[in-house]
Amino acid sequence: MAKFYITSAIPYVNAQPHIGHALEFVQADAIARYHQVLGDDVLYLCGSDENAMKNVQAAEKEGVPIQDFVNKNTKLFIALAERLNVHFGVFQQGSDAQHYAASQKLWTLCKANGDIYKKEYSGLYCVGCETFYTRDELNENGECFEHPGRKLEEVTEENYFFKLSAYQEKLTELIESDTIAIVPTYRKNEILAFLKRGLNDISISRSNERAKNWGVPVPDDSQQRMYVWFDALNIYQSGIGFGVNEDLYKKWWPADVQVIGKGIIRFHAVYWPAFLLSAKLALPKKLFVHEYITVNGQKMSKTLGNVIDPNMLIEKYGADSLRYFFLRYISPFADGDFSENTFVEKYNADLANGLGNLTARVAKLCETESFEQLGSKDRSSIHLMDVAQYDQAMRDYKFFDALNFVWTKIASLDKFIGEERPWEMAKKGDARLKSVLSHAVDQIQEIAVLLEPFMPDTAKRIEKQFAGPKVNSEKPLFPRIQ
RNA sequence: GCCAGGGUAGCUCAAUGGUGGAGCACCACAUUCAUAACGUGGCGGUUGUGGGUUCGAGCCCCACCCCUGGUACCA
Repeated sequence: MAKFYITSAIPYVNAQPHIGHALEFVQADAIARYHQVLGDDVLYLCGSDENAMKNVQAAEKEGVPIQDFVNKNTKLFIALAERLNVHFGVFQQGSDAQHYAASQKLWTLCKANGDIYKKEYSGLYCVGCETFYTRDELNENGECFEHPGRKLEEVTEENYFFKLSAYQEKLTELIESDTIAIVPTYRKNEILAFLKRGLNDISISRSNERAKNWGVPVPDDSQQRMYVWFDALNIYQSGIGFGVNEDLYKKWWPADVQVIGKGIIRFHAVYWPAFLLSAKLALPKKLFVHEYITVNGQKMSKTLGNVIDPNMLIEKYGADSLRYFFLRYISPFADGDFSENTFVEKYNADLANGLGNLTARVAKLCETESFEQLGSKDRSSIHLMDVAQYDQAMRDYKFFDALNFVWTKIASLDKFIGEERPWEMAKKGDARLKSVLSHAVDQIQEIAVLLEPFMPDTAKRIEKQFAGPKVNSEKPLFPRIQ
Protein backbone atom coordinates (compact mmCIF):
# COMPACT_ATOMS: atom_id res chain seq x y z
CA MET A 1 0.00 0.00 0.00
CA ALA A 2 1.52 3.29 -1.10
CA LYS A 3 1.52 6.26 1.25
CA PHE A 4 0.06 9.49 0.01
CA TYR A 5 0.72 12.69 1.91
CA ILE A 6 -1.17 15.78 0.81
CA THR A 7 -1.26 19.25 2.33
CA SER A 8 -3.28 22.35 1.73
CA ALA A 9 -2.12 25.88 2.47
CA ILE A 10 -1.85 27.19 5.99
CA PRO A 11 -4.26 30.08 6.33
CA TYR A 12 -3.73 33.14 8.48
CA VAL A 13 -6.33 32.99 11.10
CA ASN A 14 -6.70 36.71 11.60
CA ALA A 15 -10.26 36.54 10.26
CA GLN A 16 -13.04 34.05 9.62
CA PRO A 17 -12.69 31.56 6.78
CA HIS A 18 -14.36 32.56 3.54
CA ILE A 19 -15.49 30.73 0.45
CA GLY A 20 -11.97 30.67 -1.00
CA HIS A 21 -10.70 28.64 1.92
CA ALA A 22 -13.64 26.30 1.46
CA LEU A 23 -12.72 25.83 -2.20
CA GLU A 24 -9.15 24.85 -1.44
CA PHE A 25 -10.19 22.47 1.34
CA VAL A 26 -12.59 20.74 -1.02
CA GLN A 27 -10.06 20.41 -3.85
CA ALA A 28 -7.45 18.91 -1.57
CA ASP A 29 -10.00 16.63 0.06
CA ALA A 30 -11.17 15.34 -3.32
CA ILE A 31 -7.60 14.41 -4.22
CA ALA A 32 -7.11 12.76 -0.85
CA ARG A 33 -10.33 10.78 -1.14
CA TYR A 34 -9.53 9.72 -4.68
CA HIS A 35 -6.29 8.19 -3.42
CA GLN A 36 -8.22 6.52 -0.66
CA VAL A 37 -10.50 4.90 -3.22
CA LEU A 38 -7.37 3.73 -5.05
CA GLY A 39 -6.30 2.04 -1.83
CA ASP A 40 -3.45 4.34 -0.80
CA ASP A 41 -2.62 5.09 2.82
CA VAL A 42 -3.62 8.75 2.83
CA LEU A 43 -2.84 11.65 5.13
CA TYR A 44 -4.21 15.12 4.54
CA LEU A 45 -2.63 17.86 6.64
CA CYS A 46 -3.74 21.41 7.10
CA GLY A 47 -2.61 23.93 9.67
CA SER A 48 -2.81 27.49 10.75
CA ASP A 49 -0.19 30.17 10.44
CA GLU A 50 -0.55 31.79 13.82
CA ASN A 51 2.72 33.61 14.22
CA ALA A 52 2.07 36.43 11.76
CA MET A 53 1.96 40.01 12.97
CA LYS A 54 -1.50 40.35 11.50
CA ASN A 55 -2.75 37.99 14.18
CA VAL A 56 -1.09 40.05 16.88
CA GLN A 57 -2.63 43.24 15.56
CA ALA A 58 -6.07 41.72 15.15
CA ALA A 59 -5.94 40.34 18.68
CA GLU A 60 -4.95 43.74 20.06
CA LYS A 61 -7.82 45.35 18.24
CA GLU A 62 -10.23 42.97 19.94
CA GLY A 63 -8.43 43.32 23.23
CA VAL A 64 -7.96 39.58 23.56
CA PRO A 65 -4.79 37.65 24.45
CA ILE A 66 -3.10 36.53 21.23
CA GLN A 67 -3.27 32.83 22.01
CA ASP A 68 -6.99 33.02 22.78
CA PHE A 69 -7.54 34.95 19.60
CA VAL A 70 -5.79 32.47 17.30
CA ASN A 71 -7.34 29.51 19.07
CA LYS A 72 -10.79 30.95 18.54
CA ASN A 73 -10.25 31.59 14.84
CA THR A 74 -8.44 28.35 14.22
CA LYS A 75 -11.50 26.54 15.56
CA LEU A 76 -13.61 28.28 12.92
CA PHE A 77 -11.43 26.86 10.14
CA ILE A 78 -11.55 23.37 11.58
CA ALA A 79 -15.31 23.62 12.06
CA LEU A 80 -15.77 24.71 8.46
CA ALA A 81 -13.76 21.75 7.21
CA GLU A 82 -15.87 19.38 9.25
CA ARG A 83 -19.07 20.83 7.90
CA LEU A 84 -17.70 20.43 4.39
CA ASN A 85 -16.96 16.75 4.95
CA VAL A 86 -13.31 17.63 4.53
CA HIS A 87 -11.20 15.29 6.55
CA PHE A 88 -7.95 16.59 7.99
CA GLY A 89 -5.82 13.75 9.25
CA VAL A 90 -3.76 16.37 11.04
CA PHE A 91 -4.38 20.02 11.77
CA GLN A 92 -1.17 21.64 12.99
CA GLN A 93 -1.34 24.96 14.78
CA GLY A 94 1.65 27.24 14.38
CA SER A 95 1.65 28.28 18.00
CA ASP A 96 2.04 24.96 19.73
CA ALA A 97 5.09 23.44 21.33
CA GLN A 98 5.59 20.66 18.80
CA HIS A 99 5.75 23.20 16.01
CA TYR A 100 8.22 25.34 17.95
CA ALA A 101 10.52 22.35 18.46
CA ALA A 102 10.27 21.29 14.82
CA SER A 103 10.98 24.80 13.55
CA GLN A 104 13.96 25.24 15.80
CA LYS A 105 15.31 21.99 14.46
CA LEU A 106 14.89 23.21 10.89
CA TRP A 107 16.67 26.43 11.81
CA THR A 108 19.53 24.55 13.45
CA LEU A 109 20.00 22.35 10.38
CA CYS A 110 20.06 25.32 8.00
CA LYS A 111 22.47 27.13 10.27
CA ALA A 112 24.76 24.10 10.50
CA ASN A 113 24.86 24.14 6.72
CA GLY A 114 26.10 27.73 6.84
CA ASP A 115 23.02 29.32 5.28
CA ILE A 116 21.93 31.55 8.13
CA TYR A 117 23.84 34.73 8.95
CA LYS A 118 23.26 38.04 10.72
CA LYS A 119 22.89 41.25 8.79
CA GLU A 120 21.66 44.77 9.29
CA TYR A 121 18.35 45.43 7.65
CA SER A 122 16.84 48.82 7.30
CA GLY A 123 13.45 49.69 6.03
CA LEU A 124 10.52 52.03 6.36
CA TYR A 125 8.75 51.41 9.61
CA CYS A 126 5.27 52.61 10.48
CA VAL A 127 5.00 53.16 14.20
CA GLY A 128 1.22 53.04 14.03
CA CYS A 129 1.14 49.62 12.36
CA GLU A 130 4.34 48.48 14.02
CA THR A 131 5.45 46.92 10.81
CA PHE A 132 7.82 47.49 7.88
CA TYR A 133 6.56 48.52 4.48
CA THR A 134 8.09 48.56 1.05
CA ARG A 135 7.71 51.62 -1.19
CA ASP A 136 4.98 50.17 -3.36
CA GLU A 137 2.87 49.31 -0.35
CA LEU A 138 2.55 53.00 0.44
CA ASN A 139 0.40 55.77 -0.95
CA GLU A 140 1.63 58.57 -3.20
CA ASN A 141 2.87 60.55 -0.17
CA GLY A 142 4.97 57.64 1.02
CA GLU A 143 2.63 56.99 3.94
CA CYS A 144 0.85 53.82 4.90
CA PHE A 145 -2.86 53.54 4.16
CA GLU A 146 -3.77 52.93 7.78
CA HIS A 147 -2.07 56.07 9.05
CA PRO A 148 -2.10 58.77 6.39
CA GLY A 149 -0.31 61.93 7.43
CA ARG A 150 2.18 60.11 9.60
CA LYS A 151 5.70 59.88 8.26
CA LEU A 152 7.38 56.52 8.26
CA GLU A 153 10.71 56.12 10.01
CA GLU A 154 13.82 54.61 8.53
CA VAL A 155 14.57 51.91 11.07
CA THR A 156 17.63 49.72 11.13
CA GLU A 157 17.58 46.36 12.81
CA GLU A 158 19.91 43.42 12.91
CA ASN A 159 18.21 40.26 11.63
CA TYR A 160 19.08 36.78 10.56
CA PHE A 161 19.12 36.17 6.84
CA PHE A 162 18.85 33.01 4.80
CA LYS A 163 21.18 32.49 1.83
CA LEU A 164 18.44 32.02 -0.71
CA SER A 165 20.79 33.24 -3.43
CA ALA A 166 22.89 30.10 -3.04
CA TYR A 167 20.04 27.93 -4.32
CA GLN A 168 19.13 29.63 -7.57
CA GLU A 169 20.75 27.10 -9.89
CA LYS A 170 19.77 24.04 -7.93
CA LEU A 171 16.13 25.14 -7.74
CA THR A 172 16.02 25.92 -11.45
CA GLU A 173 17.31 22.45 -12.21
CA LEU A 174 14.85 20.75 -9.86
CA ILE A 175 11.86 22.60 -11.22
CA GLU A 176 12.84 22.36 -14.86
CA SER A 177 13.22 18.58 -14.53
CA ASP A 178 9.92 18.27 -12.63
CA THR A 179 11.72 16.79 -9.65
CA ILE A 180 9.56 19.37 -7.97
CA ALA A 181 6.65 19.33 -10.39
CA ILE A 182 4.57 22.47 -10.61
CA VAL A 183 1.06 22.13 -11.99
CA PRO A 184 -0.18 23.80 -14.17
CA THR A 185 2.71 24.46 -16.56
CA TYR A 186 2.24 28.20 -16.77
CA ARG A 187 2.88 28.46 -13.05
CA LYS A 188 6.04 26.43 -13.49
CA ASN A 189 7.14 28.87 -16.15
CA GLU A 190 6.34 31.81 -13.91
CA ILE A 191 8.65 30.44 -11.23
CA LEU A 192 11.41 29.62 -13.71
CA ALA A 193 11.22 33.18 -14.99
CA PHE A 194 11.44 34.46 -11.45
CA LEU A 195 14.48 32.31 -10.72
CA LYS A 196 16.13 33.53 -13.88
CA ARG A 197 16.00 37.11 -12.65
CA GLY A 198 18.15 36.16 -9.69
CA LEU A 199 17.53 35.58 -6.01
CA ASN A 200 18.35 37.78 -3.04
CA ASP A 201 18.81 36.54 0.47
CA ILE A 202 15.77 36.93 2.69
CA SER A 203 15.24 38.02 6.24
CA ILE A 204 13.99 35.19 8.46
CA SER A 205 13.89 36.81 11.88
CA ARG A 206 12.89 39.97 13.69
CA SER A 207 13.48 41.40 17.12
CA ASN A 208 11.39 40.29 20.07
CA GLU A 209 10.28 43.86 20.41
CA ARG A 210 8.96 44.08 16.90
CA ALA A 211 7.47 40.60 17.17
CA LYS A 212 5.87 41.51 20.49
CA ASN A 213 7.42 38.36 21.91
CA TRP A 214 5.13 36.33 19.68
CA GLY A 215 6.37 33.54 17.43
CA VAL A 216 9.06 30.87 17.50
CA PRO A 217 12.23 31.95 19.37
CA VAL A 218 15.44 31.70 17.37
CA PRO A 219 17.73 29.03 18.83
CA ASP A 220 20.71 30.45 20.73
CA ASP A 221 19.49 34.04 20.48
CA SER A 222 16.98 35.16 23.04
CA GLN A 223 16.53 38.51 21.27
CA GLN A 224 14.99 37.29 18.02
CA ARG A 225 11.91 35.48 16.76
CA MET A 226 11.53 33.63 13.49
CA TYR A 227 10.00 35.58 10.70
CA VAL A 228 6.82 33.93 9.61
CA TRP A 229 7.52 32.15 6.37
CA PHE A 230 10.49 30.28 7.78
CA ASP A 231 8.40 28.57 10.41
CA ALA A 232 5.02 28.70 8.69
CA LEU A 233 6.10 26.47 5.82
CA ASN A 234 7.53 24.06 8.32
CA ILE A 235 4.01 23.31 9.55
CA TYR A 236 3.95 20.75 6.74
CA GLN A 237 6.69 18.90 8.59
CA SER A 238 5.97 19.68 12.21
CA GLY A 239 2.47 18.26 11.89
CA ILE A 240 3.88 14.85 11.02
CA GLY A 241 6.44 14.72 13.77
CA PHE A 242 9.56 16.37 12.34
CA GLY A 243 12.04 16.73 15.19
CA VAL A 244 9.59 15.08 17.56
CA ASN A 245 8.48 11.73 16.21
CA GLU A 246 11.00 10.57 13.61
CA ASP A 247 9.20 7.32 12.76
CA LEU A 248 6.04 9.15 11.90
CA TYR A 249 7.98 11.75 9.97
CA LYS A 250 9.82 9.11 7.97
CA LYS A 251 6.56 7.42 7.13
CA TRP A 252 4.96 10.50 5.56
CA TRP A 253 7.59 12.96 4.40
CA PRO A 254 8.01 14.15 1.65
CA ALA A 255 4.63 15.48 0.64
CA ASP A 256 3.28 13.83 -2.49
CA VAL A 257 1.40 16.97 -3.38
CA GLN A 258 0.98 20.38 -1.82
CA VAL A 259 -2.15 22.30 -2.73
CA ILE A 260 -1.85 26.09 -2.68
CA GLY A 261 -3.40 29.22 -4.14
CA LYS A 262 -1.56 31.20 -6.77
CA GLY A 263 -0.79 34.03 -4.36
CA ILE A 264 1.72 32.08 -2.33
CA ILE A 265 3.48 30.09 -5.03
CA ARG A 266 6.85 31.76 -4.54
CA PHE A 267 7.07 30.79 -0.91
CA HIS A 268 6.22 27.20 -1.74
CA ALA A 269 8.18 26.79 -4.95
CA VAL A 270 11.30 28.73 -4.00
CA TYR A 271 11.72 29.49 -0.30
CA TRP A 272 10.42 26.20 0.99
CA PRO A 273 12.51 23.84 -1.18
CA ALA A 274 15.54 26.07 -0.50
CA PHE A 275 15.09 25.65 3.26
CA LEU A 276 14.73 21.91 2.80
CA LEU A 277 17.78 21.67 0.54
CA SER A 278 19.78 23.58 3.12
CA ALA A 279 18.60 21.26 5.89
CA LYS A 280 19.31 18.27 3.62
CA LEU A 281 15.74 17.04 3.80
CA ALA A 282 13.57 15.48 1.10
CA LEU A 283 11.62 17.78 -1.21
CA PRO A 284 7.88 17.81 -1.94
CA LYS A 285 7.15 15.99 -5.17
CA LYS A 286 4.47 18.19 -6.57
CA LEU A 287 2.90 21.59 -6.16
CA PHE A 288 -0.68 22.01 -7.34
CA VAL A 289 -1.47 25.69 -7.78
CA HIS A 290 -5.11 26.69 -8.04
CA GLU A 291 -6.60 30.05 -8.99
CA TYR A 292 -9.07 32.15 -7.06
CA ILE A 293 -12.81 32.47 -6.70
CA THR A 294 -14.73 35.65 -7.37
CA VAL A 295 -18.21 36.46 -6.16
CA ASN A 296 -20.78 37.64 -8.68
CA GLY A 297 -17.91 38.59 -10.94
CA GLN A 298 -16.15 40.70 -8.34
CA LYS A 299 -13.12 40.06 -6.24
CA MET A 300 -14.06 39.25 -2.67
CA SER A 301 -13.37 42.04 -0.27
CA LYS A 302 -14.63 43.29 3.03
CA THR A 303 -15.04 46.80 1.65
CA LEU A 304 -17.36 45.57 -1.06
CA GLY A 305 -19.17 43.55 1.55
CA ASN A 306 -19.41 40.57 -0.76
CA VAL A 307 -17.58 38.07 1.42
CA ILE A 308 -19.69 34.93 1.41
CA ASP A 309 -19.81 32.78 4.49
CA PRO A 310 -19.57 29.18 3.32
CA ASN A 311 -21.28 28.03 6.51
CA MET A 312 -24.45 29.72 5.38
CA LEU A 313 -24.35 27.91 2.03
CA ILE A 314 -23.78 24.56 3.70
CA GLU A 315 -26.68 25.11 6.02
CA LYS A 316 -28.96 26.09 3.19
CA TYR A 317 -27.97 23.57 0.52
CA GLY A 318 -25.83 20.88 2.14
CA ALA A 319 -22.10 20.27 2.11
CA ASP A 320 -22.08 17.84 -0.80
CA SER A 321 -23.99 20.25 -3.02
CA LEU A 322 -21.41 22.93 -2.40
CA ARG A 323 -18.52 20.50 -2.91
CA TYR A 324 -20.12 19.43 -6.17
CA PHE A 325 -20.46 22.98 -7.44
CA PHE A 326 -16.89 23.89 -6.53
CA LEU A 327 -15.41 20.85 -8.21
CA ARG A 328 -17.51 20.85 -11.33
CA TYR A 329 -17.88 24.54 -12.04
CA ILE A 330 -14.90 26.31 -10.49
CA SER A 331 -11.87 25.32 -12.51
CA PRO A 332 -8.62 25.11 -10.54
CA PHE A 333 -6.84 26.54 -13.58
CA ALA A 334 -8.70 29.81 -13.97
CA ASP A 335 -10.43 32.24 -11.68
CA GLY A 336 -13.98 31.02 -11.23
CA ASP A 337 -17.09 32.87 -10.22
CA PHE A 338 -19.54 31.98 -7.52
CA SER A 339 -23.08 33.26 -7.52
CA GLU A 340 -25.89 31.77 -5.53
CA ASN A 341 -28.20 31.95 -8.57
CA THR A 342 -25.90 29.85 -10.71
CA PHE A 343 -25.36 27.50 -7.83
CA VAL A 344 -29.09 26.89 -7.42
CA GLU A 345 -29.47 26.50 -11.18
CA LYS A 346 -26.82 23.79 -11.24
CA TYR A 347 -28.19 22.19 -8.11
CA ASN A 348 -31.58 21.74 -9.74
CA ALA A 349 -30.27 20.69 -13.12
CA ASP A 350 -27.57 18.25 -12.03
CA LEU A 351 -28.38 17.14 -8.51
CA ALA A 352 -32.16 17.26 -8.21
CA ASN A 353 -33.09 16.41 -11.82
CA GLY A 354 -29.99 14.37 -12.57
CA LEU A 355 -28.43 12.30 -9.83
CA GLY A 356 -31.23 12.62 -7.28
CA ASN A 357 -34.06 11.89 -9.67
CA LEU A 358 -32.24 8.95 -11.22
CA THR A 359 -31.64 7.22 -7.90
CA ALA A 360 -35.27 7.84 -6.85
CA ARG A 361 -36.45 6.56 -10.22
CA VAL A 362 -34.52 3.30 -10.05
CA ALA A 363 -35.22 2.76 -6.36
CA LYS A 364 -38.96 3.13 -6.89
CA LEU A 365 -38.93 0.72 -9.83
CA CYS A 366 -37.05 -1.83 -7.75
CA GLU A 367 -39.37 -1.39 -4.79
CA THR A 368 -42.56 -1.70 -6.81
CA GLU A 369 -41.35 -4.84 -8.54
CA SER A 370 -39.88 -6.32 -5.32
CA PHE A 371 -36.67 -6.69 -7.24
CA GLU A 372 -33.68 -8.36 -5.57
CA GLN A 373 -30.18 -7.58 -6.69
CA LEU A 374 -27.84 -10.56 -6.61
CA GLY A 375 -24.07 -10.25 -6.48
CA SER A 376 -23.83 -6.65 -5.40
CA LYS A 377 -20.82 -4.70 -6.49
CA ASP A 378 -18.29 -3.63 -3.97
CA ARG A 379 -15.71 -0.91 -3.98
CA SER A 380 -13.04 -3.10 -5.58
CA SER A 381 -15.18 -3.41 -8.68
CA ILE A 382 -14.10 0.09 -9.63
CA HIS A 383 -11.04 -1.54 -11.12
CA LEU A 384 -13.24 -3.46 -13.51
CA MET A 385 -14.94 -0.36 -14.81
CA ASP A 386 -13.95 1.49 -17.88
CA VAL A 387 -12.81 4.63 -16.13
CA ALA A 388 -9.55 5.53 -17.87
CA GLN A 389 -10.94 8.93 -18.75
CA TYR A 390 -11.96 9.54 -15.15
CA ASP A 391 -8.59 8.42 -13.81
CA GLN A 392 -6.68 10.61 -16.20
CA ALA A 393 -8.83 13.59 -15.25
CA MET A 394 -8.19 13.00 -11.55
CA ARG A 395 -4.46 12.65 -12.07
CA ASP A 396 -4.49 16.01 -13.88
CA TYR A 397 -6.71 17.60 -11.18
CA LYS A 398 -9.35 18.18 -13.84
CA PHE A 399 -12.19 17.59 -11.45
CA PHE A 400 -14.69 19.01 -13.92
CA ASP A 401 -13.70 16.39 -16.52
CA ALA A 402 -14.06 13.57 -14.02
CA LEU A 403 -17.51 14.81 -13.06
CA ASN A 404 -18.46 15.24 -16.70
CA PHE A 405 -17.65 11.57 -17.12
CA VAL A 406 -19.91 10.64 -14.20
CA TRP A 407 -22.77 12.77 -15.49
CA THR A 408 -22.47 11.16 -18.91
CA LYS A 409 -23.08 7.87 -17.14
CA ILE A 410 -26.11 9.32 -15.39
CA ALA A 411 -27.56 10.59 -18.67
CA SER A 412 -27.02 7.31 -20.45
CA LEU A 413 -28.69 5.35 -17.67
CA ASP A 414 -31.68 7.71 -17.82
CA LYS A 415 -31.83 7.15 -21.54
CA PHE A 416 -31.52 3.39 -21.15
CA ILE A 417 -34.47 3.31 -18.76
CA GLY A 418 -36.54 5.51 -21.05
CA GLU A 419 -35.89 3.21 -23.99
CA GLU A 420 -36.37 -0.09 -22.19
CA ARG A 421 -39.53 1.07 -20.37
CA PRO A 422 -39.33 -1.40 -17.46
CA TRP A 423 -42.70 -0.19 -16.09
CA GLU A 424 -44.34 -1.66 -19.21
CA MET A 425 -42.34 -4.86 -18.93
CA ALA A 426 -43.76 -5.28 -15.45
CA LYS A 427 -47.32 -4.97 -16.72
CA LYS A 428 -46.71 -7.42 -19.57
CA GLY A 429 -44.76 -9.83 -17.44
CA ASP A 430 -41.73 -9.44 -19.71
CA ALA A 431 -38.89 -11.60 -18.39
CA ARG A 432 -36.26 -8.99 -19.35
CA LEU A 433 -37.41 -6.77 -16.49
CA LYS A 434 -34.97 -8.33 -14.06
CA SER A 435 -31.94 -7.80 -16.24
CA VAL A 436 -32.90 -4.21 -16.95
CA LEU A 437 -33.24 -3.40 -13.25
CA SER A 438 -30.09 -5.31 -12.48
CA HIS A 439 -28.16 -3.24 -14.97
CA ALA A 440 -29.62 -0.04 -13.57
CA VAL A 441 -28.66 -0.92 -10.02
CA ASP A 442 -25.15 -1.88 -11.17
CA GLN A 443 -24.72 1.44 -12.88
CA ILE A 444 -25.90 3.37 -9.85
CA GLN A 445 -23.44 1.54 -7.66
CA GLU A 446 -20.64 2.42 -10.05
CA ILE A 447 -21.73 6.02 -10.08
CA ALA A 448 -21.68 6.08 -6.29
CA VAL A 449 -18.10 4.83 -6.15
CA LEU A 450 -17.02 7.41 -8.70
CA LEU A 451 -18.66 10.11 -6.60
CA GLU A 452 -16.85 9.23 -3.38
CA PRO A 453 -14.06 11.77 -3.79
CA PHE A 454 -16.49 14.53 -4.62
CA MET A 455 -19.61 13.89 -2.55
CA PRO A 456 -18.64 11.45 0.18
CA ASP A 457 -21.91 11.61 2.13
CA THR A 458 -24.10 11.23 -0.92
CA ALA A 459 -21.96 8.39 -2.24
CA LYS A 460 -22.34 6.54 1.05
CA ARG A 461 -26.08 7.07 1.14
CA ILE A 462 -26.48 5.73 -2.39
CA GLU A 463 -24.18 2.80 -1.73
CA LYS A 464 -26.23 1.89 1.32
CA GLN A 465 -29.57 2.27 -0.44
CA PHE A 466 -28.51 0.11 -3.39
CA ALA A 467 -26.42 -2.43 -1.50
CA GLY A 468 -29.21 -4.98 -2.01
CA PRO A 469 -30.55 -7.48 -2.16
CA LYS A 470 -33.70 -5.41 -1.62
CA VAL A 471 -33.72 -1.81 -2.82
CA ASN A 472 -36.20 0.57 -1.29
CA SER A 473 -37.33 4.03 -2.13
CA GLU A 474 -36.15 6.78 0.22
CA LYS A 475 -36.40 10.51 0.78
CA PRO A 476 -35.06 12.54 -2.16
CA LEU A 477 -31.30 13.10 -1.99
CA PHE A 478 -31.59 16.62 -3.36
CA PRO A 479 -35.05 18.16 -3.10
CA ARG A 480 -35.71 20.55 -5.93
CA ILE A 481 -35.30 24.21 -5.02
CA GLN A 482 -38.03 26.46 -6.35
C1' G B 1 6.29 49.48 -17.84
C1' C B 2 7.88 44.22 -18.01
C1' C B 3 6.62 38.70 -17.70
C1' A B 4 2.69 35.06 -17.83
C1' G B 5 -2.48 33.24 -18.49
C1' G B 6 -7.11 34.45 -20.68
C1' G B 7 -11.04 36.97 -24.23
C1' U B 8 -15.46 31.33 -28.56
C1' A B 9 -23.68 30.86 -28.03
C1' G B 10 -27.45 34.58 -22.67
C1' C B 11 -24.11 31.55 -18.82
C1' U B 12 -19.92 27.78 -17.91
C1' C B 13 -16.50 25.74 -21.07
C1' A B 14 -14.53 22.14 -25.52
C1' A B 15 -12.27 22.30 -30.34
C1' U B 16 -3.56 17.79 -33.82
C1' G B 17 -4.16 24.53 -39.34
C1' G B 18 -9.30 21.21 -42.45
C1' U B 19 -17.57 21.95 -42.49
C1' G B 20 -17.02 26.25 -35.04
C1' G B 21 -19.23 21.77 -30.57
C1' A B 22 -21.30 20.26 -25.44
C1' G B 23 -23.93 21.24 -20.90
C1' C B 24 -27.20 24.78 -18.58
C1' A B 25 -31.09 28.44 -19.64
C1' C B 26 -35.17 29.18 -23.24
C1' C B 27 -39.11 27.06 -26.87
C1' A B 28 -41.77 22.81 -29.04
C1' C B 29 -42.96 17.65 -29.20
C1' A B 30 -43.25 12.95 -26.94
C1' U B 31 -43.79 10.27 -22.34
C1' U B 32 -45.56 8.95 -17.15
C1' C B 33 -41.36 4.54 -13.57
C1' A B 34 -39.24 9.19 -11.10
C1' U B 35 -38.24 15.23 -7.34
C1' A B 36 -43.78 19.20 -13.06
C1' A B 37 -38.46 14.91 -13.13
C1' C B 38 -36.49 11.71 -17.94
C1' G B 39 -36.21 11.47 -23.62
C1' U B 40 -36.30 13.78 -28.77
C1' G B 41 -35.94 18.12 -31.65
C1' G B 42 -35.32 23.46 -32.14
C1' C B 43 -33.52 28.51 -31.10
C1' G B 44 -28.77 30.45 -30.37
C1' G B 45 -21.84 32.58 -32.66
C1' U B 46 -18.57 38.62 -37.95
C1' U B 47 -14.46 33.14 -32.24
C1' G B 48 -12.06 41.03 -28.31
C1' U B 49 -10.41 44.70 -32.72
C1' G B 50 -7.50 45.63 -37.20
C1' G B 51 -3.97 43.68 -40.50
C1' G B 52 -0.86 39.46 -42.40
C1' U B 53 0.81 34.19 -43.76
C1' U B 54 -1.92 29.98 -46.07
C1' C B 55 -5.66 26.41 -50.92
C1' G B 56 -7.73 26.89 -45.86
C1' A B 57 -6.90 30.54 -39.37
C1' G B 58 -10.63 30.13 -33.08
C1' C B 59 -5.62 27.98 -33.67
C1' C B 60 0.36 30.62 -36.72
C1' C B 61 2.68 36.05 -37.30
C1' C B 62 2.27 41.67 -36.30
C1' A B 63 -0.27 45.82 -33.89
C1' C B 64 -3.95 47.36 -30.53
C1' C B 65 -8.07 46.92 -26.61
C1' C B 66 -10.01 44.50 -22.17
C1' C B 67 -9.73 40.95 -17.73
C1' U B 68 -6.52 38.13 -14.15
C1' G B 69 -1.89 37.03 -11.62
C1' G B 70 3.26 38.16 -10.65
C1' U B 71 6.96 41.97 -10.54
C1' A B 72 10.01 39.44 -4.05
C1' C B 73 13.04 40.25 1.65
C1' C B 74 5.50 41.75 1.78
C1' A B 75 1.13 37.61 5.54
